[in-house]
This record gives sequence, structure tokens and C-alpha cells, in this order.
Amino acid sequence: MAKVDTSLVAHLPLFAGMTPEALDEILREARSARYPKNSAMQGADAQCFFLLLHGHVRAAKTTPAGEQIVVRYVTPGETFGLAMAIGAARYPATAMAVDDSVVLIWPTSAWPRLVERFPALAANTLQTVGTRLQESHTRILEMSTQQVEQRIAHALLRLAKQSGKKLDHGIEIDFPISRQDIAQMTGTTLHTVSRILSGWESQGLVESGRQRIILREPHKIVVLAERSADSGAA
Amino acid sequence: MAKVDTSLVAHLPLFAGMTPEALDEILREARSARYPKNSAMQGADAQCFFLLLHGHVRAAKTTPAGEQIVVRYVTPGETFGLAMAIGAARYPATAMAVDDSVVLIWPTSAWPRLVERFPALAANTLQTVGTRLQESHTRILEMSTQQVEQRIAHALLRLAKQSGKKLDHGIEIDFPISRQDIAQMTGTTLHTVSRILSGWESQGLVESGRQRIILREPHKIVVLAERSADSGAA
DNA sequence: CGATCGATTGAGCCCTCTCAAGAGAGGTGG
DNA sequence: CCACCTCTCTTGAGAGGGCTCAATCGATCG
Repeated sequence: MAKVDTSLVAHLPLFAGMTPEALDEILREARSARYPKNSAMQGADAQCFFLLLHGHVRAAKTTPAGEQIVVRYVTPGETFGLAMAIGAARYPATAMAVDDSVVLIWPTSAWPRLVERFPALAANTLQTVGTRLQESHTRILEMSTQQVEQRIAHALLRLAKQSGKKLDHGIEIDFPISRQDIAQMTGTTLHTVSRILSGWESQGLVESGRQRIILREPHKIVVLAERSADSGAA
Repeated sequence: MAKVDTSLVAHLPLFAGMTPEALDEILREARSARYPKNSAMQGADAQCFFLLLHGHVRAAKTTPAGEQIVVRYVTPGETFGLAMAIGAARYPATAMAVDDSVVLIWPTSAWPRLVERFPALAANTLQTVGTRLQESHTRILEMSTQQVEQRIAHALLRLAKQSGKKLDHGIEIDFPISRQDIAQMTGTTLHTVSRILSGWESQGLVESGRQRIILREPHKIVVLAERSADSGAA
């Protein structure tokens, strides 16, 4: 269990307002682990919670019938698997590394003690969860009021903002993502996603391939995203 | 500013694990207010947070274009308007009393101090917000995978569970709710809701009128709700 | 008793899903 | 290093669920 360099994580929102000593004490309870690309990261029982240091993780929720939606993509610096903080004994979603990933892991059992000793942990986590709640509401709003094309545009712009790699001309989404994944983020089918991306590609808005998407004209995609349902006249 | 009886609120999740003295101190900072039916409860700036004591409140989110969705219905004992706890300066949604309602109101400015003095407040709120986050994800899952009829069935069952009044034969939703409201909860239009409810009514599953719905056969509605998209053969 | 707001219902259309092939890319084993 | 195989992506055709548009009815309130 190699010691984690505190300076790497001190600036994260989770640890806002903490003394170096406190941080040190918290990190002493964690271990780190590496997950290879495409490996599952958790069982059904919520025995651990995670902080992603490197890589990308996909959190997905599954229906009884086996259909999936992508809850979110976790980027470095973010926590996930916080079931216990919200009083759940089982994870409501499954996590999978979409890239080779490195995480810090705490046992769920440590959470109550840590919160007691460092109340800022609860306050900081509340802030994070609150932000996610608002994002969820935004997503519900989009699904209720926008056409598929607008939803896909918004989803890609969000991914680009969150995990975009600036290129000479455009922004590349920095991890492998398929048409199917985008469909599961926007409530549609991979076929429709494929058709729309093909359309955009022929207009030069994007460039894409197998699990790879580059936004070539982000600004034009913003315009698309904001176009309301009935303002689409050419 | 009439003093609030602590025994009325001591059992609420928000105050779990608190001493009577702590509770007393927290309540001293609150004032209570009454909002008549159909009155708006908040301005744009998040200057207060609320605890609903009596009545029902509808929280809704609006698009730039003016379309609305219902985020949730607040029932007595629940908090709302927690923008500041999650670090937002403005409310992400608007609140309106759908019934004559009574609330406790704290100024937003009191929150940091209260949390500092009573860390359990943050932990309890984290739990609440976490639960809401999961409910949001469930809603997204439903919107992605289910037909409108199933979504409406789920929404009504949830409302009945949360705010249902048991009748001799059936369950009545205990506050005024229109077709439009249900449409805004399920991501559809009032027309479709009306058609589906009319259908159910002719089968004797529900009985409904102006802003009023009674589930006459809750069990059959559960069956409807769980029917998957392609198992609908008569 | 009139006005207003919610509910109902019909007709027609269109966006998106479903079903169905097939092609290309990338990885793997011989 | 090549052949094969699997996984992703593409594209066409057709159908249908739900939306839009439009008009009317009914209840509630002032």
C-alpha cells in the first residue's frame, strides 16, 4: 500500500478547507488500486467508496429487463460509489473502467468515523451530490423538451468540456466512447446516434470513428444544441 | 414569530441524532409562514431554505423557452430550497404551494453557522439529497426505456404512496394535480395523459376529474407499470 | 350566470424506433 | 504476418407511438 502524495489531491473539492494533517489522516485509511480498461470496479454490495485519480470510469444503471443507461462518466478528481454516504447498502449503479484507471479506495466502514472527525467531508460531499442532482434535473428537462439531435449535441458538448483534449482544430473526447454509449446517455438508440453523427460528419461538424469522436466545429454544435424544436427551418 | 413546538419536528430525518437542546437552538433561528394555495414561494435569489410542515409544494424547473417540468412534489416533513447547501446562489427551480401550506423558513445566511455547530445537519441533508439523486436517476431510466403509459403508471403509484389518502375502495391523491402536471412529470403532453387516463377510467382502473385522481385498482396499475414494451399482447 | 381554466377527443403527420443486412476496423491465434 | 473473428458502425425500409393542431365540452369561481 504505497503512500499517496498529499499534494496530488489536496486541491480537490472533497478535501476543501482541510488541514494537511487532516488530509494525511484521511489518506492513511485509503489504499490505491489500478483497474485495466474494460474491467468492472465493484460488486453489488457497497463495501468501498472511490476517488478517481487517473483514467475514466463509466457509471451505468440497469433495468430489471437488462437495458442500461449511462449515469455519468467519472473524471479524475471525482468521487464515486458513495452509496454509504447516502444510506444505501448496495450500489445503485455499476462502475466500469473505460480506460486504464487508478483509484483511491476507502472501506465503507471508515466513512462514519471520518465524517465524525472531519465534518467538512460531509459538507463537501453534500456540495458534490447537490451539483449532480442539478445535472440530473437538467438532463430530465432535456429529455422532456428536446429532440434527439439537440440532446446529443448537449451531451457531446458536456463531454468535451469535461474530458476534451484541445486539438489544432477542434476538441477530441479523451476516452473511448461508442454510439451505444451516447445513446444510453441521451435516451435514444445507437442507430439514431449513428445517423445523426453521420449527418454531422458530412457537414464537417465532427470527425469520428470507432469509439472516437472529435468535435471539429464546437461553435456550430452549440448552435445546433440551442436550436429549439421549431426553429429548424433552413 | 411564534415558537414552533419541537415535538412536531423532532422525528424528522433532518434532525436525526440531535439533542432537544440542539433542535431548540436550530428552531430559534427559523420563522414560520403560511402560503395560500397557488402562491409562489421564492424569488430568484436563494435567500432562504424551507421545511414544509403542512400542505403540498410543487418544485418545477423551466427552460429558457418557457417549458416546464415538475421536479418533484414536496410533502410535509421534507426540506426544499436547499440551494445554498449545494453552493448555488440562485434556486435551480421554482416552488409553488399547490395547497394552503405552512413552512419553516431559515435565512440562507444561517446555514454555514448551523452546520458548523451541528455537523449532523450536513450528514442528514446529504442523505436526503442522495436519495433524491437516486430517484432522479430512476426517472431518467424510465424516460429512456419505458413507454408513456408505463411512466404515467409509475408516477401515479409514486404519488399515491407519497401522498395517498386511503379510501374504502382505492387511493386518492391528496392534492390538486392536473393532466398538465402529470405530463410535466413524465415527459409527455397533457393530451396523451388525458387519453391514457380516459382509457383507464373506462376500464375502471381510475376515477378522475378536474385536478383530482383516484386509483381504484392500484394493483392492476402496478401490473401495467411493470409491463415491458413488448409484452403488451392482449 | 358568464368567464376562465382544465379536460376530452379527432385527424393527420413525423420523428424515431424496429428490423434487417452488410461493411469496416481491430484484435487474436496460428 | 496473415487469416479469421468479433465488435462497432452504417444504412435502408417500414411501421407506429406520441405529438401537433383544432375544436368542443364541462366544471369552478367570481
